[in-house]
Amino acid sequence: MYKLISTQGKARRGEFSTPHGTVQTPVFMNVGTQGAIKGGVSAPELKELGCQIELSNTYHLHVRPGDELIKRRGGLHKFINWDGPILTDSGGFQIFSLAQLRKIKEEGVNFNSHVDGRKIFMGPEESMTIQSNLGSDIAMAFDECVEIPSTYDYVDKSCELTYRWLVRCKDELTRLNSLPDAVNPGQVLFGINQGATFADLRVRHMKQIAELDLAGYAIGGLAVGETHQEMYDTIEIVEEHMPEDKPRYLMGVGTPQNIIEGVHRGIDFFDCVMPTRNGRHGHFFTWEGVLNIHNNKYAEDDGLIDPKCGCPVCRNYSRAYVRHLFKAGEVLAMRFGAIHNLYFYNNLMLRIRNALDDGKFAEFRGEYSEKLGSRV
RNA sequence: GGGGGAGUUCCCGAGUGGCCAAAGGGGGCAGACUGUAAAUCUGUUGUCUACGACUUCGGUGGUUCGAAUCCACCUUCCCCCA
Repeated sequence: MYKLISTQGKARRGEFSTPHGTVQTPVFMNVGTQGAIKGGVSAPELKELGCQIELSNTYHLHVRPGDELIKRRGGLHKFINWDGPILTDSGGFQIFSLAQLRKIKEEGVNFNSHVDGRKIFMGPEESMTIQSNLGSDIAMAFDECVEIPSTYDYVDKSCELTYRWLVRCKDELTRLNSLPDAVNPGQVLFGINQGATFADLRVRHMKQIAELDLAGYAIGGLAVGETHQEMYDTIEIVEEHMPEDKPRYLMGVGTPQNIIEGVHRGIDFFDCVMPTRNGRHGHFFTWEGVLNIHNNKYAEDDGLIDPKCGCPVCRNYSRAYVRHLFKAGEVLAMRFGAIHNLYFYNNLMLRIRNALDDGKFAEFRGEYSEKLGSRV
């Protein structure tokens, strides 16, 4: 499934095949939590923005409209009109982000729905059932994404629980996808490493889950409040123990700089809400750094958001106009923000892959890692 | 012509003797956002030589230790009656 094409230092150029096509890595997965990119970008439009693989969320689609409803419509691909690969996140992140609305037990987690407050139980089996019903190409293990900082003792026990859950996930998904009515029998499971910033727990957990011989491995629980250095250190520590022949996915990360640094440390998959969320809020990622289009200095700026960008926004509209759209609260403003930033992220990954193919990733990193994090 | 009501900081609008440089919105300016409860949230928005000082509440003059708040006149606007 995963094919390593070349390496440069720790950085890896590869490809990952799924029932809905092959993904060139390193890759950024475009986040459509509820089966839609926030900001108003349709699935077919994603292709024009260079998107190879989309991400959706188990918990959110279970709450609304319901995974069985989606299964009855032929699965998520058909439902959202996207024929490329889809990865579904397991609901593990919601254990973290909906902390006020849940209670964790050995069997699983009780949530109060953020929509109407009703009780929802989700454990490894439920998460796998939902993801199987959705028919995504990559299902993520149901894990506990722990808060940073947490005590060593808490993280220790949490890692053990996440491991026990992972074993249950693997068994259940194997069973479900062998059933005759499985939406996507070729669906695979990625395990998730946890351990906060405790090196020994990270390593112990990674070694445990590596033995389960899953299709891919993710590093979870990062970019939740620790410093960038702690995040990079943790990646380096875990990466040592990740199977070379399996893709590595750094969950929820991150800024363009984080991504370049992640690739440098051996990561293949990324996803993040940042391009869409920040885009909706008027923050545009450009090849010169981050630009806040709200700023007064762009009021009469006839230039393009990013002259070096080939996206539909940068090919056609001035900064002055885009700023006006944001000031006026037009829906088009958010759409432009999402379109530009997703194009930027996908283009960033393309350029990273090209640099790897040309053996020039180190130069690319040297030129852009700092720069992309600066302010225009 | 008669009667009534109102003029507050960029705008709307609260405030009716000291706790008022003046609530709350809006707008402006700036910031945050990392497996999306986020078209959200936060800060700031009279001036200055800035833990203090100064100038503001239509205008002028007064009452008072003290006024955006009370009084007089002026002025502008709105409503009703003729």
